[in-house]
Amino acid sequence: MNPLSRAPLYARAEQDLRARIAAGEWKPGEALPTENVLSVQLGISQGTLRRALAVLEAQRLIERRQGIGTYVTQTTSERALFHFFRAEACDGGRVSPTSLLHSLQTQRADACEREALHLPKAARVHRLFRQRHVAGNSSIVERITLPEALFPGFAVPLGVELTDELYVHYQRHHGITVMRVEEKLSASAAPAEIAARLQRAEGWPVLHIARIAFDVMDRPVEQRLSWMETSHLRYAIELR
Amino acid sequence: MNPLSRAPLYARAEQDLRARIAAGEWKPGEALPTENVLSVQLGISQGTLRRALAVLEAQRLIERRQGIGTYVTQTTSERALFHFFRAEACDGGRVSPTSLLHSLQTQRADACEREALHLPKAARVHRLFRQRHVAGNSSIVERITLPEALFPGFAVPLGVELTDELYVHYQRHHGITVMRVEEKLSASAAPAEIAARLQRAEGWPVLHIARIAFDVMDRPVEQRLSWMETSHLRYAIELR
DNA sequence: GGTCTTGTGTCTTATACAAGACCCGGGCAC
DNA sequence: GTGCCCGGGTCTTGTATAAGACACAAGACC
Repeated sequence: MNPLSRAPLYARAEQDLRARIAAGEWKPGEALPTENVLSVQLGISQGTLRRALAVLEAQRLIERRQGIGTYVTQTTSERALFHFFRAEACDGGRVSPTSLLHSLQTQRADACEREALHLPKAARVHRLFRQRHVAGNSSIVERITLPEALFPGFAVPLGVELTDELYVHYQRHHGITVMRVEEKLSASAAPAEIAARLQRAEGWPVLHIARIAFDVMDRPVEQRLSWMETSHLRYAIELR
Repeated sequence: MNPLSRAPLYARAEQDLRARIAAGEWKPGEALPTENVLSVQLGISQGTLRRALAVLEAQRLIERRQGIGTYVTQTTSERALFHFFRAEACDGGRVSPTSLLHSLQTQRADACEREALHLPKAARVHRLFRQRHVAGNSSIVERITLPEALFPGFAVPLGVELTDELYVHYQRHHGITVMRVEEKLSASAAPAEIAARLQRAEGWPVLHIARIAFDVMDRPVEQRLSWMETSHLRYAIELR
């Protein structure tokens, strides 16, 4: 028997709604039906529905506003920046990084990428190289890998300042919403190419970050390798 | 008027219970009264109480087991280790660090410590120096600072392997439960003394971690500076 | 060793009222 | 007549209560 058919009603309702949102039945920014309509549609009481909605709201998949309605959360640059971008100034102040994409390739995925993104042997990926400046310093160099299957015809303007965060672009143009990311950090001596882009000597200590991003249905959708120069930045995190 | 007296009942109940747990009315490992008793005592319905308890459970301050009761969470080495200790092997496997405390001083806090721990000018602190080995490698060096006011007569055995995590010790002997920590990470070149303890050359890139730990009432209770050698370890984190 | 009873938290439903937001129409000033 | 404000009505979610069926665990009892 399906494990979900034994689960409590509210959990099944939650999964049902999550899947329908992921499938695009209600797009980011759009409103869900009202509690009354939804509860009748799902054949559950309003209270049970509210419990399911509370979970989705806690995960920031939906937003509810009294008197207005329930909306599918739209990825904003603010959220992408302040939630998934953990760099801050040494004094704890917020920073506004710039974002310059300087090349985009589409090639066969290497073994590392296939493992991170659960891709089959012959899969192709887009590789995006980016450089970020913070307060005038070249501070972060990144290689971003996206499965071609999930991002068909992926295109971004190269060589110009990016106004929106990439995650906003993923959602708007490819229907992919990043819900969580896993990161693995280490300190390493900057290899020559990275060091040059960070305007440091080869071997300079840099923070290396390997990220995997997951979507609403918890599928890996992006791999991102970053090298961060921490003379003027910190990577700040809270564990609770 | 107190901002809490305008807050919803369930929020006030939650704060009330949190404060009573922090005050030691129910100690870690002990059971709270049953829902029936508590709801009558607080003058609220069972449903409203359940909502308050759900929040405390989500924050891991209490644990509820059907048919058994509601218990104040006891800090375990497992939790301290797998929740607040983010190091893992390069292949993603768990690691079991050893812990060797090699000195303990009690002195006036320096400016940095006073700021991190919100201490007055003349405050005194305990400083604890520790070295951790992982799989035979000397991998982490730490300086841990505790306000003397919160940890009177702090004592731990020096020079021997520590069986329990420090946070278990804080809770058991000083009634202080660490609920969350803030960490700031950077890559830096190891200074001579640190490098020696990590058995690396001076200037070797290490991961520097500045942690502040907060208790149940969100007061800062510990500052911890760590230097981690990431040849065999990663710092792994999830953002959601 | 089984079975029953009791006490516990869990799930689901139903109801009521409160509060926020919006719409629309009446009535007033100009 | 036109423009504007105000108030009421209505729809939305938020808060609070109550009650019953259920699931799980422990202890008493046979």
